[in-house]
Amino acid sequence: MQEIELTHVDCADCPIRHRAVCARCEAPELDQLEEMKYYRSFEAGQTIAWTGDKLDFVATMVSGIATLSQTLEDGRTQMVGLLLPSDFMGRPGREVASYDVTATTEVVMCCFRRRPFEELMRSTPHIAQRLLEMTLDELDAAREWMLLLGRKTAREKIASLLAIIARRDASLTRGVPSGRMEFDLPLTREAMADYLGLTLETVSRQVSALKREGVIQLAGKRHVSVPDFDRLMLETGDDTDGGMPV
Amino acid sequence: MQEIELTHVDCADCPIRHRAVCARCEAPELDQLEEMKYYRSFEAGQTIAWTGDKLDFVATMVSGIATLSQTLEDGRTQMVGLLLPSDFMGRPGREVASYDVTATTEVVMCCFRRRPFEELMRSTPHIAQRLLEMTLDELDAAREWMLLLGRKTAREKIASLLAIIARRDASLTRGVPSGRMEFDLPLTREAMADYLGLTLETVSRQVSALKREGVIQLAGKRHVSVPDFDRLMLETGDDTDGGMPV
DNA sequence: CGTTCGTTTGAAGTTAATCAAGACGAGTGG
DNA sequence: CCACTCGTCTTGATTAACTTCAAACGAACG
Repeated sequence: MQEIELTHVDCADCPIRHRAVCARCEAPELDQLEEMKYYRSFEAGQTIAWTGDKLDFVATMVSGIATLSQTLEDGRTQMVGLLLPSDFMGRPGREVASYDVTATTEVVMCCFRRRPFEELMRSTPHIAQRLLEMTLDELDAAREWMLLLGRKTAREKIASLLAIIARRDASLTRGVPSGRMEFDLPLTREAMADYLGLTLETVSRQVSALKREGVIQLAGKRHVSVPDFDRLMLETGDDTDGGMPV
Repeated sequence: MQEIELTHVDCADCPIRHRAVCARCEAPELDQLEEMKYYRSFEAGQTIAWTGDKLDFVATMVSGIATLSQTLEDGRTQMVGLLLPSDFMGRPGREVASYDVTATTEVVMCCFRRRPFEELMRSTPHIAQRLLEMTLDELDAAREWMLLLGRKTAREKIASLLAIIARRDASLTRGVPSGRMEFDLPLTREAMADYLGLTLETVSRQVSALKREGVIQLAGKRHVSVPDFDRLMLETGDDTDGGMPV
């Protein structure tokens, strides 16, 4: 696993500090974290961990996108999680990776040595409380995703994925999602298929169909613009009354 | 909502005390919990909460089975969680139900008034730590389920569900799952379909197929016996090397 | 200029959904 | 005891959705 060694960044200057697992930590706790942390980076396409690997660290995503996925005996794979900046990877109390973790883009992670981190979690409640919040949010996202996998049509799945990416993009820059929106797809067609429980051909066909009907426009294969976000939302099959569980 | 009023049970005598959210609580914390708790029971088929309902309590399942489910505009529904004895319902910090919660069998819950419970969580780390563990386990289960929903065939889905129920049943009574096993299905065909992202007709057909081929035997519609658990496992599509993530 | 990777598109094949009867079992009431 | 009903489940025929297999396109790269 070739990696680039990174210079140390002060927690105080960290871009995702207020959203990560360390969000509620004060100066003395941050000092402890500083001591057990180190940065690692991974190239696009590189595997960060295989299921069953022993991991001697847990980590926070600093930049880039990574995926969690599971595979059946015969190679069918399903993505089960998406790691975005500020997301947490690894499980305190478990030494072994439960999923394949893969860098989709170039990724930088802030890693904490497992033992000291677990010790810190026991001694300071802030971290466990924050991690609980983040885990509950992930569980909600996983359940939304289960509805998509179990009950949505291919077209609805694609529309839902586009809406999710558009919404996340908007929350980082502009404000409320509405009207015209533009963004880049951070995933290949195959990765989209693994996310949605489809084949890559079906993904391609449905994207083409949405384009043909004017729900979206494409510039190149990856840049999407949505002329009318509400129109896209209609295609997702979700409740219209905007009842996202926060 | 008609309910039966229940007599108070001491935490010390509680059958699921060592597995629930209060598992790590000591005497003084249990005393605080005693003060904010009350029991409620629900009949089979009764709705415990609708999505969007304001809930002034969180709760631990004492006995029975309940389901969490989500519904699309046009009525397609997907089960997203199963509440078994000792499982926790509700989210600290959220006033509103995110899912429809339905009693499948008769259900008894140990409810905690929301405000005092949240206060207790802030003041004592044991509860948050235990809830974090339980939530991480649920997240693992949800991701296993996503693999099932996204990538398994109807036959594999049915086999997987039967294996899950058989395994849970064994863990409550006997030891390691193997050889001959028997259990009752706690779900109707329709509930199984909502769990697996199938129609009830497909569920019925695949159950019949597994019976026809001798993988399972049926006594009545609900009582299943599995002559050879390993044979059933082969039908699930999962890795054979028994790598369940704990 | 040829190769590779990601993608699109077409034709054929398969799975599971849908539509439609009917069977079974457990009450209920005459 | 029997006829009736209701909910649940099974089975069959047909259809729709998605996958599979196959070919080819185009941009990026050496």
